[in-house]
Amino acid sequence: MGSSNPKTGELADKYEPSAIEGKWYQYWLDNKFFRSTPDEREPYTVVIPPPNVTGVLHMGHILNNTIQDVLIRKARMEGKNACWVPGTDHASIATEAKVVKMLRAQGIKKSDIGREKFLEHAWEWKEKYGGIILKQLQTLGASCDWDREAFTMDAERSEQVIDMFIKLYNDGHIYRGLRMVNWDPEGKTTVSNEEVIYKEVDSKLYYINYRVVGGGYVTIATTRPETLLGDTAVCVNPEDERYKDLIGKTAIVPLVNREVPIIGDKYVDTTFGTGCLKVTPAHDMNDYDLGKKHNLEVIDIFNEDATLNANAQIHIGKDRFVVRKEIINDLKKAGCFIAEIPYKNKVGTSERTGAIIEPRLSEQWFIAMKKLCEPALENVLNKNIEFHPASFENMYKSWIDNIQDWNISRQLWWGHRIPAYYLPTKEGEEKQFVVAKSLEEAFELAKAKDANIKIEDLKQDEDVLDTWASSWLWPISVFDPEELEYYYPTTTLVTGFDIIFFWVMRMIIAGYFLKDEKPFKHVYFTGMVRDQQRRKMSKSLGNSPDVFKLMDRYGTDGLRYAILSSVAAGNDIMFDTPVPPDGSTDEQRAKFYEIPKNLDSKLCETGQKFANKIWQSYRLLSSWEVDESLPNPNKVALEWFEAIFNQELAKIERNFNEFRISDALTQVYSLFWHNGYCSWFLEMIKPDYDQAAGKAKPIDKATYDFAIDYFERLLNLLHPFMPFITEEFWQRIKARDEKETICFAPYPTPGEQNPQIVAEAEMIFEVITSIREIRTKKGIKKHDPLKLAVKTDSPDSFTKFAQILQKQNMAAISEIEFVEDKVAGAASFVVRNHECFIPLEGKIDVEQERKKLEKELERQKRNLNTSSNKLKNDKFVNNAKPEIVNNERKKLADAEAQIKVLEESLASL
RNA sequence: GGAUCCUUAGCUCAGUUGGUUCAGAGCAUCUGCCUUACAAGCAGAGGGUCGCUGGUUCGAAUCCAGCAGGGUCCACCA
Repeated sequence: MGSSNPKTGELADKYEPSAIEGKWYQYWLDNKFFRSTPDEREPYTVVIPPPNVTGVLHMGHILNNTIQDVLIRKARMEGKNACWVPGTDHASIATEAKVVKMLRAQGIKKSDIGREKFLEHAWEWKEKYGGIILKQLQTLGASCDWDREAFTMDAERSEQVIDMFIKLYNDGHIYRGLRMVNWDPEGKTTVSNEEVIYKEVDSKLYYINYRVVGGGYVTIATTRPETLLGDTAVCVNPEDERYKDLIGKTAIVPLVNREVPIIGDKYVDTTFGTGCLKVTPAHDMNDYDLGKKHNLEVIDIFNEDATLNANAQIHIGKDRFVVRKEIINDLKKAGCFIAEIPYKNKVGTSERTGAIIEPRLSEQWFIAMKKLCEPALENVLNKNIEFHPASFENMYKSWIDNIQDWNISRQLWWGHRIPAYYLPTKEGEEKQFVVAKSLEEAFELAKAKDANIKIEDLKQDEDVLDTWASSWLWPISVFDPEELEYYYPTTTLVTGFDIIFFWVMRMIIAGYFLKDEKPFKHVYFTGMVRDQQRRKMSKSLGNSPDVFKLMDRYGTDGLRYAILSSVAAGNDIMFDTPVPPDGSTDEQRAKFYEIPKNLDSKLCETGQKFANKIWQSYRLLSSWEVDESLPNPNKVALEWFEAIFNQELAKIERNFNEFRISDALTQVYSLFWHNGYCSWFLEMIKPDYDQAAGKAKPIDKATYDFAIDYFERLLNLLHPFMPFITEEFWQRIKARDEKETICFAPYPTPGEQNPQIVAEAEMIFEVITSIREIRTKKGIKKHDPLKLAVKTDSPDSFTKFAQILQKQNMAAISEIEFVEDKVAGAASFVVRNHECFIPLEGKIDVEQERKKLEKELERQKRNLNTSSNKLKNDKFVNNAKPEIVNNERKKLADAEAQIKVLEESLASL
């Protein structure tokens, strides 16, 4: 089974991502390289944060999933059993809203077709659009185990969700109760506190007179005059001198003439409004609490669509905002209206429908959270679960400290139906119910309560569970019970910090409740992708770039490079995106994105150029002709590159361990290109051009093998970040078997460190740069041979690298001479303690040379000053660590030596 | 109101236990090169009092306090 390597023969002049990306992904898929089953290896498990089943890939997903892919690919190469589980979330309220909208477009009303028919349509929709996003993840290169694709509402998951509910209920963590909840009058469902978005609006504060029984008036202030129809008290602060005598009296609610008590409670802020508060326990959270405390009557005046019901007595059937206007007129007529003043306040709106939330008393299901949270908090604070960055622990703690019971019932159909079955009840009796997995089991339980009951008398609760009450099981529910033992707890969760409370915390709770074990060891929080105006990217703003256009233009590897090189854990990413003008049609938008001009853009381009650079360096390697009879003239270059590779690799590894992924990538990039392989190493070993033969001279075998070997190691190092191009060249660089892949190539591990050669090379590179600078300044051609004279105590470092200094593409030094004295009429520079001269026979600009030397002299004098001051300070010498003091002595000596050298040079000019 | 993070080059940001290679990177800018892998490139250059004010320390971009400005989360708002 599986296809063989789709190797390509011809090597194009330039890098064309589209020519390689698709074919390699198909090859990986065909051979099931991402398949994971339990074995004796250590597992590295990641579960995807399941995107909404009807979602479409956007920048946020790219960020999130690319990071997961990097972690999982690296683990796979390290020989771990890497398992990345993909899947989607049914997203109860969002999906139902979409289906309702679609049906409405067809002229179908949800209420007309009923639950079963509606769900048929919903599943149909899911089959059609669900999973598009997973296909899109494949174009990103995501190395998920696609045989494990899961959906929060498929059979296995659903069963576990229901089992969890029953277990929580039987353990006493779930209760049903009449509570003040957030009611969305448009969706006609409750929403959780987290789904309420507060928006600042311009509203008005109305002052209204209530008549006090026994004489006088009390003036209250309210932003919601329509709710006075449900008032059952007036409240003042008992310490308020103005009103405290009123406590115990009664007042008359205008228009409905209800006599209500005047109560005292410190809750009332004496400085706000008039210091008198009307109390409507049915329609305000705080009033509800006051009502409970003072045993007030609760009068609910709203229907489920926020029109007034019969309890309101007047304006029955009208909408709350219509009534607000009319009530004000009524009050004016009745002479109770005092004033209205402009006022800014925040109004809760539904995250999904945008409707203004109405606090409403209703029967709902709740999970008691306090107790369940205990292990969830403890195991984060004690680092049993590690947050990256750790600063999110604070936010997490404050969430848990302020946690309230979780309203888990939703008045929707798309979701997991609550497994509660009601027994028939007479009017006025409290409802009786049983909680069970099936109607049959419910019947058995119900018989205990009522021996005469018939199975058809049982009615299942109409509501479904909050989506998060299924996704909190995700790290558990995606595995079969026996596999769970192997894969759980998972290794790393990568997710946005915006759902730390919605999801992360709840998974931790569920993990400890069900398994008595954490769901994951590490949590890597990503920031939000924002546009240049720092706005979160969102569909409604239309400021998210078309990710497929980006992949087309820059290559998937290029886009991955861009996104990865700008992620620091938890930090937001600004992605410079051009935004089409407001009010653009979809067509105009599409056009706008057709040619992304400026899409951060620069970073994608850098990634694309990097890929091309790799391409070009392979072209160079592959053009070389090997002559096995040649000796190896590049021993120093090889020794150096091995050293720098090991040194940088150790740094990269450190960064990975701390989840500093962008730093790791930047280092790989730099090692491959500007500070390592391409810019220095390849230039050092590149054979000269043979004019007579019209081609490059042959290369010795040792050098060639080394170059190929380290090219391969670099590809391995880069593969987790840029999987496609690295596979392409990994396949080309050596003969591979049919089913081989870089996906399982060994991830490089740091070898022995050799700081000596690294330091020496650095010195030589400085010399080369200085010589190049002299060439640039004097207008001397690159290949014109120059002599180098050096006054130094350690000529070895120079002779060691002589061959490199001589190379035309390095410094083109024809001859190195070691001298005792200054060389007159030469351009000079100093590197460390080595004084270098380039004789230029009359090409010297004395004035320019003097300026340069003076500038350097000044700098060294400053250094001398700093060091000598430090060393004169006894406190420094006595207190600082010995190596710091020694180093300071060395710096002082260096500065002194250099000053001497520079002064002599100046004198000799 | 509570919490929390941030302020470093023109822009976007690193800077890990206070000390060496600490004042960095990329982009942008400037100069010179179409040199047989690569102009999607090569070789060079300039650019910052690390928000401000104090403090701790032998020593501060780094620790502490205050101030100014910005972000984010939470709560309240009758």
